[in-house]
Amino acid sequence: MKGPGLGCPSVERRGGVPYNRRGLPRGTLLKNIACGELRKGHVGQRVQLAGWVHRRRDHGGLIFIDLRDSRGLVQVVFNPERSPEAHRVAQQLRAEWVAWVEGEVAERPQGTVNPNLATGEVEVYAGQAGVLNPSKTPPFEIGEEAEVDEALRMQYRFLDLRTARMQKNLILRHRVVKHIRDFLDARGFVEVETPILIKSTPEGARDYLVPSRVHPGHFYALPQSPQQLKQLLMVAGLERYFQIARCFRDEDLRADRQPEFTQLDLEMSFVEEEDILQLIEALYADIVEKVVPRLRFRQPFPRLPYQDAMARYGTDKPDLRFGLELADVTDLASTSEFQVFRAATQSGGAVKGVAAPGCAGYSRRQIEELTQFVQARGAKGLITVALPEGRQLQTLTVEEVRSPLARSVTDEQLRQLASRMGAAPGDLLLLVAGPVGVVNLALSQLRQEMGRRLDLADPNLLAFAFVVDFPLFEWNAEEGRWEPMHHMFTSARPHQWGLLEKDPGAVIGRHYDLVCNGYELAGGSIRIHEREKQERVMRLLGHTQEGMQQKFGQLLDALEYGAPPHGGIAGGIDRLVMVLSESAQSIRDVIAFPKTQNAVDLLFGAPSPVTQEQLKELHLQVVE
RNA sequence: GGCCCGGUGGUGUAGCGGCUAACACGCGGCCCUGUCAAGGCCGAGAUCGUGGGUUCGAAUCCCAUCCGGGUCGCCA
Repeated sequence: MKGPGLGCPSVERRGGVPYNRRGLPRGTLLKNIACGELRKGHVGQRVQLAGWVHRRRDHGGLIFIDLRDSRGLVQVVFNPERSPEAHRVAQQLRAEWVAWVEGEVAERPQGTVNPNLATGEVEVYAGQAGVLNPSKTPPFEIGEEAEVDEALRMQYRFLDLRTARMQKNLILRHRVVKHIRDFLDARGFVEVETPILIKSTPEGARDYLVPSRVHPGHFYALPQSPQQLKQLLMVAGLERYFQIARCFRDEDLRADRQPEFTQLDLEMSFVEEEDILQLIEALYADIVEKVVPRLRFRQPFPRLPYQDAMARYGTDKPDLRFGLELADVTDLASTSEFQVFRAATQSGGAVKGVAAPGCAGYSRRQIEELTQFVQARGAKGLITVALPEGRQLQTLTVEEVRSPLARSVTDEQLRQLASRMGAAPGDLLLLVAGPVGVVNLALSQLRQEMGRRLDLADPNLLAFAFVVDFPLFEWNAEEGRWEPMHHMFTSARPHQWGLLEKDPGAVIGRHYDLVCNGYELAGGSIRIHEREKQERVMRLLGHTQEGMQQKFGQLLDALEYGAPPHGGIAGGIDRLVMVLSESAQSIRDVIAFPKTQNAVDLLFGAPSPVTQEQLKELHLQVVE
């Protein structure tokens, strides 16, 4: 990312167009070095700078201007005695005006060096200067400090993106993507573009639809991912494909979900799980080492079976930077007198908990906060047990703990509970009882919350892990049918095909996820490459022969023409860059022009109504 | 669709039944030759998201609604 000439003047040509405006001699380049690149080595050189006025400090006589460009900023000194004309220009300059300066790079006088600036050892004595374009007073300061309302930032995204924070994020994103391309190119992968206008397949997420002008009543869909296309490329014999692909899903937004997002889409032929996992581990490790060396991670990436992840963390994308593992105490709870426990266990639910280290002193108010936290996630309540400090747990009695359980359990049950939860004296046990799904959801997020409160997650650590051995199907109780856990193209383990119709819930899929710090960064699988097996899966999911041919004929037919065994993975670029960024709070911070939670683009005002003519041409009518 | 948080000069906040609506930054003017979030003095700028209601009186209480954010559902 170093410019063409760090250490010597770099020349930025403006397409060779002679620029002649407000005093600049015709044929002269507008700038011949970046503001942010000036160093001691440039002292004595005459330079031409152009950029934005970051700040102006007017001493009446001397005027200091911090001139900023994409590489950083440098202090320019305007001295009314040395160059009265330039000084007169500087008097007009205001924040965010665009200006050019011609002057000499000088070492700063003793005692005026600014160690906080990369260019802080030098300054530029302005000889000539001019205004390239004035600016209205911006709606918020580019110099940051205060956090600006995000809606305002979005409305003026072109100003928001001027901040060093956002430019860093965009540059980081560029570095990551460039690195991915180089890495995969070096390993024989071919980047292939796939269409944005494809066929709607109402599986998984809701499609964005595009009406056809030529075919009344017919619609294209924007791809939720290039899944089928990349499988067809495998049938086509590409063997190693990737794409930095834009994907679209018309579902509700989150901090880590936008309606359009970017995936590293990748597929290989003649591979098994291990080939993909090793490639991905090498790729992600390489990205972090080369692009963000400040961050640490452990290798090899641990493999975590899905069942273990759910049992120990209550989620399939745990933050592994800290422990605080969940303990299942359903069996202990079922023997207690405590009504909440009895009710939960007798109705087939679970009781699980986490021991919060050193939190026995939590106030009533703090416990109430945590209770509301789990209630907001569907739990009925939170049962706490405060274990006294400096007391052997093996001889603990119920009189010594602060807990709603105290009256309903025996000393022995209490000791077993503490021991099972790996608790230490001074810990606060946090327990949730109820249906397994609710318990896991509430506790996985409570665990994350406690990690945050206790500052357990090292911000400089990336805890990568592969989650493996996912069930192939999930039972949808509401709809009364099986659904694919990932998608219907995922293959079952070779020896489990016999189970498919007999016991679908027991079939383990050849699916894997890459998780990191509580985010799912990538997910993929070994695919089904035989028509017969693909049809069996589709049938199980409730598709008729005609239905599957109509929706998936293109893939099914292709599988009959020598489809090689293949598999791949898709990784979220937005999430990856967010995790790698020092400042990003959401993926909106690593997307140049993101949308709001209502899927609105506040800068352009999209979506918007269109004219009657446009609608008519598309054979559309708006009904309320 | 549900729940939670927020909306007060340009920006960020304070005010939570009675105020000429406060402070900082920014903005404008004047002074100022070594600052770097420059400094000093002066000044302009808000009918408190919108609409109803309660009250003698509403930024403040109630209801509705819009917008932004978080989250559950949804979505991998």
